[in-house]
Amino acid sequence: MCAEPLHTPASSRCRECPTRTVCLAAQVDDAQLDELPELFRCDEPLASGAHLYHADDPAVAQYHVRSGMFKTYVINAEGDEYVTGFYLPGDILGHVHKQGCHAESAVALDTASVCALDEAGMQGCADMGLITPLFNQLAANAGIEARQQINLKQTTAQSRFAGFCLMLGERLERLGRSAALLPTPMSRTDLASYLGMTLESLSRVISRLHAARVINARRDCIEILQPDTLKTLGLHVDQ
Amino acid sequence: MCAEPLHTPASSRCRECPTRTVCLAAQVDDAQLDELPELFRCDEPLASGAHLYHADDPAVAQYHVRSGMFKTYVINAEGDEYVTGFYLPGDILGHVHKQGCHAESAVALDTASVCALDEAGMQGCADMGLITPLFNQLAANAGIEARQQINLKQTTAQSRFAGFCLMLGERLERLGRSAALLPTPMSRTDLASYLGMTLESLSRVISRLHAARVINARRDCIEILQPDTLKTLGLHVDQ
DNA sequence: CGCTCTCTTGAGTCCATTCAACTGGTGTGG
DNA sequence: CCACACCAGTTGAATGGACTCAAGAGAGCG
Repeated sequence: MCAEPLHTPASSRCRECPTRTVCLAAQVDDAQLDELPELFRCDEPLASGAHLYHADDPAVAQYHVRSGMFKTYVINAEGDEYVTGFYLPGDILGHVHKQGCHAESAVALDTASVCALDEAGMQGCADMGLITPLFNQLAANAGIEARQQINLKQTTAQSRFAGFCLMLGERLERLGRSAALLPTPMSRTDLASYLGMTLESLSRVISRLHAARVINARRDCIEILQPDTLKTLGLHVDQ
Repeated sequence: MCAEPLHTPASSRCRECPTRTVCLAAQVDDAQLDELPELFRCDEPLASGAHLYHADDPAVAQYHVRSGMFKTYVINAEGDEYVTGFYLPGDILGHVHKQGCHAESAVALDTASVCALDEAGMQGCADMGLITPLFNQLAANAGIEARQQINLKQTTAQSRFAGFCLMLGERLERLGRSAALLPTPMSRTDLASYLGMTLESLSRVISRLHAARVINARRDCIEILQPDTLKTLGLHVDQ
């Protein structure tokens, strides 16, 4: 289970790309669909563990995830790592920067690929009248982060984990996948950092919910057995 | 103390606006400065407590704060209110939405005004070659939210509060104000919600730091007396 | 003066953290 | 093939901090 990847690394032709239903292409006229690849640089897939960019690198583009999963993280002066996001196909990476440099690092959690939109590409989008679709994509992206911010305010570790499962499920559903079968290519340490808890707390929560048959947890996959129970534990923020 | 407002509600002429150093105008050629007001709708100031928009309202524009302070919040199905952000001059509001509707509500915390950028205005920006400056503004905005997300992961209430003070101070400094004199027009309840703690916990933290002479707290103003002490308590995330 | 609202302070409970030990899987080298 | 180290993750016990419920203080206003 959980074997199928998050879309196959597709060709550079939008029409053949399984991610077209959730990325900018979904908001574009059919006639314009063939012009999109001219605006984006469709990079080769990255191997698991490969960095898309590092913090403090000059931000030359924003990256629209085409396949796979990424995580973003920052490391502060004390050396603590904070995982700030997990990104699925259709999500946008590299949209947070400061003084022209990336504020965080982005790394592939499995084989993953992006479409890069640089300054010229953005201007090209604007010239094609795609400025609103582009902002809509960013707005949807910001919505994910806003919900995560609220989820982090939940007091119990169990509630934050339940909220994570539900939100990831919704995002997967939008990709045409099951909301009950969550791929978790990130380590427990990463997930705990993302959820603002210790590795031990996360492990305890997962063990408890597994024992109660609410979820079925494996190393790189979490199966939701009782979504309704999870909903009573987790946060409700619409959409 | 803390009497001076966050910029005076300025005229619609960018040259005369005190916020021009931190908003889109800061990234624009001098020659283009006079054209900006044609792209933005410069609304009249809102009174304290007035809503700029409500959640689920159609999102017809993004709003660049010209003066004053706003808060954004969401209310979930259970009726719990979550304060998601405080916005100062130069910050952007309304950039988070879903299916064409605002995901949160925005309300003025004092007399406050915005410049509204609708779809036509965005296209106008694009036609003037201002698409990169516009994205840069959004990227800086996203940076504030990213840092807040990390701040929320700090385990102790005191650390989160210290991080809040330091970050707000930095933002004020960029506005040409003192980093040590924080206007807090929001209620303690709002601030506690923003920081992911209860009203009582916030009150205790403030009392403790006040008693230790680290800060001087009043109802609508917090004075930082020992910034170095605060830095040892709070989070360090560069920029 | 008394009302209301916001904020503060107090006491007890619960939960996440910390530190520590242990398990299980993977890979390496003898 | 086995022994071993190593890493990720799990489980246990004790501490401490935030939450809850409750009462009290202070300010603003009619």
